[in-house]
Amino acid sequence: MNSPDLKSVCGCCSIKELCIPAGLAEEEVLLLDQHMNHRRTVRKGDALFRTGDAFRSLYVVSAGLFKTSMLHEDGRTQVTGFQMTGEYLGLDAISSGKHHCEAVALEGGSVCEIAFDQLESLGQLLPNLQHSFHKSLSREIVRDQGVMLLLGSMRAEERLAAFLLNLAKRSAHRRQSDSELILRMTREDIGSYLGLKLETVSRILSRFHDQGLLEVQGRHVRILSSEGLERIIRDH
Amino acid sequence: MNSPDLKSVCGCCSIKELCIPAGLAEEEVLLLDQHMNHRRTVRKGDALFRTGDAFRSLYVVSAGLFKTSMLHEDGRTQVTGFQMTGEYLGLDAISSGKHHCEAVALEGGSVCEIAFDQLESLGQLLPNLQHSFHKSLSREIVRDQGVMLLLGSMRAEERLAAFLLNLAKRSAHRRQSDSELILRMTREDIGSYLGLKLETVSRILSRFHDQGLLEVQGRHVRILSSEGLERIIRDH
DNA sequence: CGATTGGTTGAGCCCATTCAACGAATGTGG
DNA sequence: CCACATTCGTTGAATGGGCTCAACCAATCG
Repeated sequence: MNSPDLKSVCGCCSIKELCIPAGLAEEEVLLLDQHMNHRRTVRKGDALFRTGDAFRSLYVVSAGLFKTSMLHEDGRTQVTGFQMTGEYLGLDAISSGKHHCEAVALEGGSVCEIAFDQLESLGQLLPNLQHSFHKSLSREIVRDQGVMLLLGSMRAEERLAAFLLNLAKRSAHRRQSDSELILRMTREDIGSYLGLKLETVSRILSRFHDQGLLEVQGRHVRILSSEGLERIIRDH
Repeated sequence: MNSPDLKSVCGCCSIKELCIPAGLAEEEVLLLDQHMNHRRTVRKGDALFRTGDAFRSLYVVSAGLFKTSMLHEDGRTQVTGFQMTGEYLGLDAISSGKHHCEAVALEGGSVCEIAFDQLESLGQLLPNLQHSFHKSLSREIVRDQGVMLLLGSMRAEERLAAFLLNLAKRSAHRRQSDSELILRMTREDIGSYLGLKLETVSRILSRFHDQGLLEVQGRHVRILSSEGLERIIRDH
């Protein structure tokens, strides 16, 4: 499970402040470490789990970008999120013991895995870990409800503006540029996430480009005016 | 906090199988009991908490029906859920220590309150409680993602059909009729939750009535053909 | 009683979709 | 290496579903 030659993998991890170890004491991280399966690499297109799979483990993205999609009985499918480094995958599966969505890598990367029963046992020993896990679950609820607001009350332009600003903010938080974005997902993925058709996504990106808000070249997007994007959201 | 004259309130509660005590041993329920503030009554229109309030406690509906709404900075507002007996209120606030939505009673009722720090401490003592709490959080995530699917990929008729079937299912689970519904919320609340305008909600209820799927008289709705409603969802 | 709130229905409009054509990039097998 | 298929993205024209605006009714309340 753990690499015996390394005292602590999590303790040396470059994203530890974004990830489960955030806020834990050094000796707590050491203990956590022993229960983690570290940095399993995934290639673009790989599925970490699929809808209906039995739930055993949670994953945290350590590198790369993932998307999660729900499949409804009747063929309908909806992208429910794009996960960057430090974000959990599989939280929805705790409720019923099976996964309600599938998680697919949008680029090569890696994940850290922890068996959920072990995480719960560790939580009994480490109140800090328990609390930060609760915050992560709650943060996912807030995020999902934010998307509900977006889907329920915003028009297409506003949705896309909010999406781009959100990506930029999360990139910046990970010490990447907050204006230079590389959309690793297709227009269809974006549309599915935002409740729009891919043509609409494409059209609105072009419109933003024409308005001088963005530079768009395929999947390379540079935000020229985040104020302009924010104004679109504010002005309904 | 607790009523000293009662050995166990939760243990005698009529909805204990729907609520926090579900799956706990008798002595665990006794311990839980001592940390709960039981059955605070609320009147129609009362707010349990409002957006921005400091987070101290979680609530569980013990009687009545609540709605939660998010308020966006720019006046936009969105109903994020309707909570029936046994369902938590306030889970979104764990993430940041303040409430991201407001919870308002749609009819007279009552809630049980538990200070969150005490719930976490109890969780350290009672792994069963810890686990069932995790399942509740995860269930809320699944629910929210289900609404994302609804808002992102269903048309107005399908949304309303899904909404009515969901209400009916949850009512039946609480030993109420699964065909006789009383909509305690306004058409505007329903519309906000489903990403529709109130006129659209009204029109579609009338359409369902004309099609013989429902009997509609104001807020009293009788489902005449749940198969018909399911077919609407299935036939896109 | 008038005022207010909640609900229904109609007419016209607009935003996003549908349908379609086309171009660019990538990959594959001969 | 090229021919070809496939995937992804862009853009145009026409359509339609839900919205906007508006009028009206019913129930409730001070």
